[in-house]
Amino acid sequence: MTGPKEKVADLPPAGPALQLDRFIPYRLSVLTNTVSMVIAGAYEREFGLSIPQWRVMAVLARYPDLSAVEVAERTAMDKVAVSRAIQGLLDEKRVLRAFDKGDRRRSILRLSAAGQAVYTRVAPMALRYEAELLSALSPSDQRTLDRLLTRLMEQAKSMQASRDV
Amino acid sequence: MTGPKEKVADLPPAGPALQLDRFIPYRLSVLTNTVSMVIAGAYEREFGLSIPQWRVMAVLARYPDLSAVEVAERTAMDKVAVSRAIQGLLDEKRVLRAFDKGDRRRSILRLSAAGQAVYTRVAPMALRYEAELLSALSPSDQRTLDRLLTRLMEQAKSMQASRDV
DNA sequence: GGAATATAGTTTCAATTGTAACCATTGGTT
DNA sequence: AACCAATGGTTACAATTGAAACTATATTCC
Repeated sequence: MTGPKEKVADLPPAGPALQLDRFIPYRLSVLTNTVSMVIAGAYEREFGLSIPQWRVMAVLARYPDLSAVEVAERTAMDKVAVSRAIQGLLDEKRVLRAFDKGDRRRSILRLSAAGQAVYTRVAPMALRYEAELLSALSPSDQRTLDRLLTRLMEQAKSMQASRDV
Repeated sequence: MTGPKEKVADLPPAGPALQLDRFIPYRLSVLTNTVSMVIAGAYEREFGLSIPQWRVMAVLARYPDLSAVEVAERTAMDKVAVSRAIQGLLDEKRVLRAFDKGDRRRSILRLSAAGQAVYTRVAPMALRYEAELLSALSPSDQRTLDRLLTRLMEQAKSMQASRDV
């Protein structure tokens, strides 16, 4: 009797159970990359805009006169990425920068007229891409997606936080 | 009468309607980055493994004796990324490489015993991270997520295809 | 008032990644 | 057989990104 029926150390043979194309983090990554490439290509082609630059413009359109760190908070970018994006936008005169009178380290950023003009053209394009992506889902599934993303983001943040204690 | 009721060119004033933190591509990107950082940090810390290397190992564990291009197809990586990942895995002797007799360009890749040993430890860890992430969702929501990701991925691919006609 | 400490933002340098060019080999065509 | 296009894979170079160091200003606290 070579195969005892009760539990002994019959370890599974080096481990299926993990199939990459069923693995959620992998699928998220591939989906995000695909979507980003499509959209980034369009921004770049049409407006010479990188994704970081687009993000900065999007928050400044809605919240003028933020400082760079405030932009960083609202875009989930680190301050170096924000600094570089802003540098590019300043070069192209799409953003105006002043400095706070009371605290001369703080910058005060807003879209220039040219920046506004660009933004009014990029934003609808962005929304069209989003709509096209979501058109694969029913309205009800779209609401569900929204909810799931919120929950997953919360959970991911908590996993991150528990890591770097 | 300054505001005619019928349609004239009353364009919306430079465009809210887009709020970055409600924009699905942005949210996908932030979620993916957060998840990837948590997991990549663990792989690196515990096994000195990059995400591309982990992906290559995952497919070789399941499908031994693939060539590099076949690995690339199954990991959604381009062939340069695969080449580099394999180079690293060869250096650490976690992967063995032979060459096809009939076609001497084709490599034949498989995990070494050491590679298998690493894999049997990484895979459960990966699954634990996935489970922890998904634990924020009910089982029913988990199934829904699976379905939504599949649909969205299909749609994203079709958007990509229609771009580079 | 003057150290020490913290914050805003930029610069620098190294590591990662993407694109294109590049061998080597194979398959097809004449 | 000799050429030419296609394929597998690597190399080289440029662009992007990340981490740490740095400058300048502001704040704290003795």
